[in-house]
Amino acid sequence: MIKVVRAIERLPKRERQQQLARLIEDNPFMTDRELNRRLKVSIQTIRLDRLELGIPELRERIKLMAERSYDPVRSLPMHEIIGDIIDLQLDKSGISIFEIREEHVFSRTGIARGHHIFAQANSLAVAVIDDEIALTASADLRFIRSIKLHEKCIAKAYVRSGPGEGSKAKVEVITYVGEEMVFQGHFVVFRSKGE
Amino acid sequence: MIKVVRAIERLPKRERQQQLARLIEDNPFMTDRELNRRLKVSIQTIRLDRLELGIPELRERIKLMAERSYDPVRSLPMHEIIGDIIDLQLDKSGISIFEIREEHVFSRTGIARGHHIFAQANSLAVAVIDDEIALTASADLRFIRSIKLHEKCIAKAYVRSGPGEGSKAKVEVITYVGEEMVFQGHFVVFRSKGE
DNA sequence: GATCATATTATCACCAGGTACTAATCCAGT
DNA sequence: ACTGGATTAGTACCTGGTGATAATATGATC
Repeated sequence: MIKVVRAIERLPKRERQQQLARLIEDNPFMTDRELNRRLKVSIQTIRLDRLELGIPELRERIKLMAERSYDPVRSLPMHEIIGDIIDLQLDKSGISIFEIREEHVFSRTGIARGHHIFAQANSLAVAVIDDEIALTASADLRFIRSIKLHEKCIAKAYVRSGPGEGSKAKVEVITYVGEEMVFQGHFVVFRSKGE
Repeated sequence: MIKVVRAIERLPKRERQQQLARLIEDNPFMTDRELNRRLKVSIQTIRLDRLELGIPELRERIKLMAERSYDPVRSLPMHEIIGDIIDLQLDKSGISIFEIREEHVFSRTGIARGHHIFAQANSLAVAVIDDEIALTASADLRFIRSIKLHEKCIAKAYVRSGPGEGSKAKVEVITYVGEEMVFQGHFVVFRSKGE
């Protein structure tokens, strides 16, 4: 039950802790010593602040980063289909939704990396083919405009050639953000019927 | 001169150092303590070995990983590049290696999903462009043959148009498994010149 | 002004995971 | 028997902390 006295004009502690959090946020490699010089408080105060804010020490921070970037599974969450398929009419059409999150963008610009957009479209193009095995044979892509953090990509796939037409299917995928077309891809997908 | 005798019980130095390097390679988070127990030599020997092999201490290794995944300065944010870039001549060419693992294949067939192959090529195509921001504008892909579990994909990128030619660069990426060409992509990459 | 709570600073002991250096020991080959 | 590389041992020291305890500062409240 810690009560904060509100009569004070400047709340050095709160404010300082915010600054501290921000400093560490955008340079996680700062030692407490650097932070204490930066914020003009003793190193002990820095440590108390970290404790209160639940910010681990330098080495732990670094280790966490390293582990995240190392993690062989997380490196691209592409095990399965990228995006949530919300409609699928085999050999006809399909729709999937994929929201751009932090891990999909260039951190400096907030623009989605092309391969995630491709991955959604490719996953859908393969999924829409009603066959035992479906593999992308070739593709022709146009990234119409850059896609940014938190945008929801809606990919629509249309099969342009039926199942009777041999071992190849043509699938067109168009990805929208809202009304806007942001990506277009023409896929040729190999299919190997039954056995 | 010195004759090579191979009647020794313990592993020769050379071999142990290879093992050491391999152990650290595939688990960089190992302390010297763990390594000495693993290799059955004293911790001092481990340290001498690391010294000779030029392998930094645990904390340095971790820090390097974190920095690589963080790096706010460089024009290529490596932290989600697919494949290991082993050679890079900006605006000219680049080579990356990517090994197909369990998580990259269709589990039923052991064949790599197309978007991983694309991701490697796309990452390389973007990385090879020496610019503040580089984004894929369009691409034309051919998946020449299916790529299977554990195959090592070597992608080679060649920039086909120089930096003086406006805001678009053409990059050709060819991916090989051994001598065999397995994928080819023509990328058009937008570049937004720094200044 | 005296008192109380909170905030801040100061010390001290300790820890992991090392480096750097010196010295001892093993072990084989000539 | 002596030599030299490889190995092991031991010590001092380093960074960047944790954890506990105590002293001091700064107000707010009675």
